[in-house]
Amino acid sequence: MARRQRSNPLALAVLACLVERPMHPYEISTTLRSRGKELSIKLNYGSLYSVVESLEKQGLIRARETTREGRRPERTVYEITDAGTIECEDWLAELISVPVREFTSLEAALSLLLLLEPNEAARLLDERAERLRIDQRGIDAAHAEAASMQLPDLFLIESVYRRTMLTAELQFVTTLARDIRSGAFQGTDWWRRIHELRAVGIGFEELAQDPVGHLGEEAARWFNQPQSS
Amino acid sequence: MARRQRSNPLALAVLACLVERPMHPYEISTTLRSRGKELSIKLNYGSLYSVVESLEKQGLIRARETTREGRRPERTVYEITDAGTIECEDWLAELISVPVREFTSLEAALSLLLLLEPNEAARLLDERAERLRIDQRGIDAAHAEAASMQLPDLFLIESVYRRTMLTAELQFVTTLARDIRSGAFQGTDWWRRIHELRAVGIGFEELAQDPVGHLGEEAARWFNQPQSS
DNA sequence: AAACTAATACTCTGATTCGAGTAGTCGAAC
DNA sequence: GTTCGACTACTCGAATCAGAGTATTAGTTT
Repeated sequence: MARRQRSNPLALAVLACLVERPMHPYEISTTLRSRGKELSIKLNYGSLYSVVESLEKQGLIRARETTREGRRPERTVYEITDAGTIECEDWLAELISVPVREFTSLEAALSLLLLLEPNEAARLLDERAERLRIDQRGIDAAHAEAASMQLPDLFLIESVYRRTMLTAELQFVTTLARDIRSGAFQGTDWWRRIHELRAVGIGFEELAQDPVGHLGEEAARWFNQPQSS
Repeated sequence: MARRQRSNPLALAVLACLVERPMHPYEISTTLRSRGKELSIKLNYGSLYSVVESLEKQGLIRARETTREGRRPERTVYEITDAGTIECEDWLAELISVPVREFTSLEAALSLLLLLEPNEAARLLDERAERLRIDQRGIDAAHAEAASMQLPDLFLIESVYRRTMLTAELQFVTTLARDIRSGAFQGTDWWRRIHELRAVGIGFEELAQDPVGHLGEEAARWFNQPQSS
């Protein structure tokens, strides 16, 4: 059998549902939704049906029966196979135990930060911070409600995780904005200088070709310097 | 013109390169690589060429010339348009200022943690922690090297961000593992009980149908309880 | 009782993404 | 002198994804 490629976590969620009992795809989607899983696992119909099809092809689930009520569309009920049960636990264990490198959009943006003028960058970071605080409050409100219902921690764990990461990002973003403005961020001087020159019509190209002339001795070392993770 | 959908950050990186000077796609890829951007922005050839094509269709870049040396494949050199320059700054500003919800695989896994036996879960979390520590040390080594070359902070900022998030995740993961084992994690008792019952052949299905009988009064409230973000 | 709304249960199509594959060039080593 | 691997510069197809669209029915309003 072709090796699973374990890309879309939605497939894992499907297996997890079918471990409980056989269901048809639409029922899987409503189940996931009612349990709030769609907040942690991206769920959309297009993917759901193709993921189910692919799981069946791999022998991890099998169609059990096809029913239809009246003239509604057919519903195919799927059940998990033994291979599927194993795959489910195995996959989950892997997701927990080995971190995968995820490319976030903020990281991408930060790596191109040079393109923005420093004060502008600081302003945008403040904006982000404000939005992050709003998200944080949203989670806190949800947690307060959950606490009042005495839900066990296990049901909130993914949300606690999100809250942790949100807080760390907020901390990073506010510190960065502050340091850019205060100059504590090392090299802000020539970053600012680059944008002053650009405002007078000197482009990146010229800067890269003659960093010494425009930015001074040190700058030469930085251009096209290979960077590290 | 059709509204940009700003999905793949690689397109932004392409624009950012072309702001500097006209290049052909392969040159863009080597430039990004030599500057270490491919550590923050996923880069693969297939995507690069389709992204370039799409940017051209949208009028954000234009083909300047097509050259060929000997019998090598053609190289098409692209340059950025005015619309492209604007889009580049605008997009970057958006990425910085508005956080987007990203679905991480750990979050997905945590939302299904119930499926693993608690001690097993704790063990897997420890494994992850160890791997995260290794990643952390890798970043630290890279930073030490960068410091010895006196690279300005701006060139390391995305890596500092990664390090921040890594640390937060590590903190979360170790705490969680500890709390599961100590029982500080509220509800570990019935989580453990569920798996004891399963080991004796009582499946999730039966539990969900008669939570009171198997797990006691309180458990009834939790099943199929809608959850919050 | 007709119309409207919400929910059920998919289906389809176009776009995107991935990564392996290809085909030529160059320099160095054997 | 040729073989080898590394680099250059893409191309292609298969898989995946997204999300709008469709068709039916149950319930609710007017």
